[in-house]
Amino acid sequence: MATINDIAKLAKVSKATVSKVINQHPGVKEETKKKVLRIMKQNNYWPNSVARSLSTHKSYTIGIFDPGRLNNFFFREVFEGIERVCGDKGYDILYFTDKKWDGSWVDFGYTEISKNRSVDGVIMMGFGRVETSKFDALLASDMPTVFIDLDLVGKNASYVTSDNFNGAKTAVRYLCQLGHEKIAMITGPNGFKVARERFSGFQSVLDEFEISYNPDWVFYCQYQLEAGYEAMKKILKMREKPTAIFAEDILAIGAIRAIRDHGFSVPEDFSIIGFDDIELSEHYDLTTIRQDKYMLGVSAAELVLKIINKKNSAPVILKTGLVKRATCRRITG
Amino acid sequence: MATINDIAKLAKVSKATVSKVINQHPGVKEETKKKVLRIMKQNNYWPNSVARSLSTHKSYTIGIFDPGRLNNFFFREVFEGIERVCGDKGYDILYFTDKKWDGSWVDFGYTEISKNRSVDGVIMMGFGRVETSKFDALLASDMPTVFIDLDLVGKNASYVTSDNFNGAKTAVRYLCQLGHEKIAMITGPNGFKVARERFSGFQSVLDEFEISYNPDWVFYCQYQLEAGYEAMKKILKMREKPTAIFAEDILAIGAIRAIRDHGFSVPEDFSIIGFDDIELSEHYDLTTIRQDKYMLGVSAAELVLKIINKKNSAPVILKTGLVKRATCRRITG
DNA sequence: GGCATCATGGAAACCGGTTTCCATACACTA
DNA sequence: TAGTGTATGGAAACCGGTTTCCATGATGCC
Repeated sequence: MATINDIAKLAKVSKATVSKVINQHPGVKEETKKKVLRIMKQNNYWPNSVARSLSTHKSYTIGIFDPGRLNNFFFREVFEGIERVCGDKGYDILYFTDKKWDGSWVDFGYTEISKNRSVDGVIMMGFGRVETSKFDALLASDMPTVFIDLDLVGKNASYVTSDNFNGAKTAVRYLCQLGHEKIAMITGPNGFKVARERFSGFQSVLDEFEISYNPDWVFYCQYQLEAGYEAMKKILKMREKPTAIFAEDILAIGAIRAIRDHGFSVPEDFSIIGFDDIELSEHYDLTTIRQDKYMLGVSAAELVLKIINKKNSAPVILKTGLVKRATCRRITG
Repeated sequence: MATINDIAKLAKVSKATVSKVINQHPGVKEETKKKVLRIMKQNNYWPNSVARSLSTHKSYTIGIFDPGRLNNFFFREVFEGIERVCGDKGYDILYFTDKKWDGSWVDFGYTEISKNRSVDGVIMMGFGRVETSKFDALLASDMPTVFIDLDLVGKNASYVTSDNFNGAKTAVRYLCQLGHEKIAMITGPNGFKVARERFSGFQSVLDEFEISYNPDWVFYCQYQLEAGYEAMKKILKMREKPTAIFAEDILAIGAIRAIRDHGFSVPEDFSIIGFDDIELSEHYDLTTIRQDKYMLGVSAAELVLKIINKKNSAPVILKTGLVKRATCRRITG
C-alpha cells in the first residue's frame, strides 16, 4: 500500500502538504491540491488509520463491552441501531471480546482496555446486575461512555434505558382494568436492575388498586424459557392460584407452555402479559409491553457521539408501549 | 495514561528495555525485568495497542464485513462463535459499518478498508448473492480472508459453509421415504448461492427416487416469513397440490401459518420440512435440517487465524443433521 | 524602489511503540 | 595481563501519519 511519503514524492511536495490536502486544511494552492488528489487517486491511496489515530488520539471507533452477552433476543436489534448511527457518522465498531489473560501481570479494567485501543467512546451493555464498583474507574475517567440499562452517570458517562417502571405499571394496570386482582409476577434474577424496576412498577399498581401483595406469587429466575416454565408449574400446584401473570416475554412464553402442557389454556384459565416484545412473542400472540430495542441502540450510539463532541449528555429514557394481542382476557367476579 | 517513556524514566532504563520486558525478549537481566514489571504495575501501564500496531503491522483484530446483514436468525450465533475463538486467542473484533462516503475521492474496496484499519484478517459474511467480481481485489491481496457461505478461495482466502447440498438431500429423501412423491420447494432468491445448492439437492433426490420435477411447485422468494406465507397461499389454490413442502425454516414457518389460517393442518394435510433450524423452529415443532451456526462462526474464526499464521487454509464444510420433530408424517399412497 | 504583508509549502518534532545494532562491563581463557 | 567471549542495556531509526512554526517569494502600498 502506498504511504503518505510515496504520495509526497510522486507529487513532488512534502508529506506535510499531502496531509493538509487530506485533511482539507487551508493554505494549499488549488493547483497543488488538484495534483496531490490526482496522485492519491492514481495510487489508490488512503491514509492509514492506525498511524492517524496515533497522532490524533482519535480513531473513529466506538468500543462495545458486552461480557454478559446481552440477552440474545435483544442483541441483534440493539446492535443494528448502534451500527446504523455509527456508520452514518463514519465510525466503525470495536467489539471487545472476553479474553483470558494468561498470567496477566496487570489488573485490567474497562478504562485501560478502551484507552489502550484508542476508541473514541464505549457502549457498555449486557450488564444486568447492579454492582457498580467495577465501573468506578471508567466513570471517573474522561472516556465517553454510555451504559445501556444501567443508570450510571459520570463526567463523561451517561446512559440509555427503557422506562421499565412505567412500562410495568402499564402492564399491571391493564390486567387490573380487565378485572384481575390475583396477579403473579415471574421476573429476572433479584439483583437485576431492570427486573427490580419492573417489580417496583408491579407493586406500585397493586397499591394503586389496593390489591394486597402476595410474596408467594413472585418468582425470581434466570432469563430462560425453562425457568418460566418451572415457575408456572409451581403456580399450577398452588391451592390458591392467581388469575393473571406478569412476566418478561421469555418467561411468559415458558409459562404459556407450562400452562398448555398441563391441560390449561391461555387466556381462558390464565391471562398473561409480557414485557419486552421479543420476536417470539408475536408467534405466541402474547400481549406484552414493547421495548424499542433498535432505538435503544440508536440512542446509545447518538448519546456517545454527543459526549464525544462535548454536546449534552442527558440520559435517555425510552417510552414503552402496550401491544395488545391475545393472551389477556377480562374476568368478572 | 502512562507511556513507555514514563515507565522507562521511572525505572531508569531505556524504552528499548521496557519494550523487551513487555515482549518477553531475552537479554534483560532478571533483576531489571522485575523492577520494570513493578513500575509498570504501579502505574497501571499497558502498552498502547495503536502505537504497537503501527510498528508491528499487527493489530490482534479481526475485521468483519456484513453489509447485507447476515440473516437475523443467524447473526447472533455465528457472531458468538467468532467471538469465542477470537477472545481465546486475544483478538478483538472490528465490525465495519456501512458508511456513506460523502463525495469520496477514492473508490474504496474491502481490501483498502481492511488494510487501512490494519486488521490482521477479515471474515466476510452476509453476502448471499453470487457476484464475485467485487471480491477480486481482496482475493488477490495478501489479506487473510474467510468467506461464510460463499465458496471463494485465493492465495490467502478460503471459506466456511454448511453442506447445503447434502443437507437438502437428507431433507427431501426423508420426505420420500415417508412416501411423499409430490414435493414442493419454497426457497430463497434465485441468485443466492445457498439456495441454489439446496435446490440442487432437492432435484438430485427427485431424480434418485424417479419423481418427475414440477416447476410449478418451486417458489423463489425473499427470506421472510410473509413470503413463505404467500407462496403457500398459492399452493393452496392449486388444483393438484403437493403433499409435502421443503422450505428454509423462516419460509416453512410462513407456510405453516398459511396452512393453519386456511383451515388445514400440519402434518395431516401437508408435511413440512425446513432447513436451518433457527430458534423459532422449535416453537413450531418444525422438523428440519440443522445447520450449526455457532460452529460456522467458530470455524470461520479458526480458519482466518490459521491463514494469518500461515497454517493450512482448506475450506471447511460443516455437516448438517436431521432434526425430527412434528411436521412430517408418513403417507400411504 | 524599499518595505510590510500575505499566500504557500517545507522541515522537524511528535504520537508510542519495536527492533537492529552497537557499546560497555564483566568473566574467563591463554 | 592482554585478549576474547558473553550478558546486558541503550541510541537511533522506523512505522505513517499530524501539526507547529518558519522560510521563501510574490504582491501591495507609500
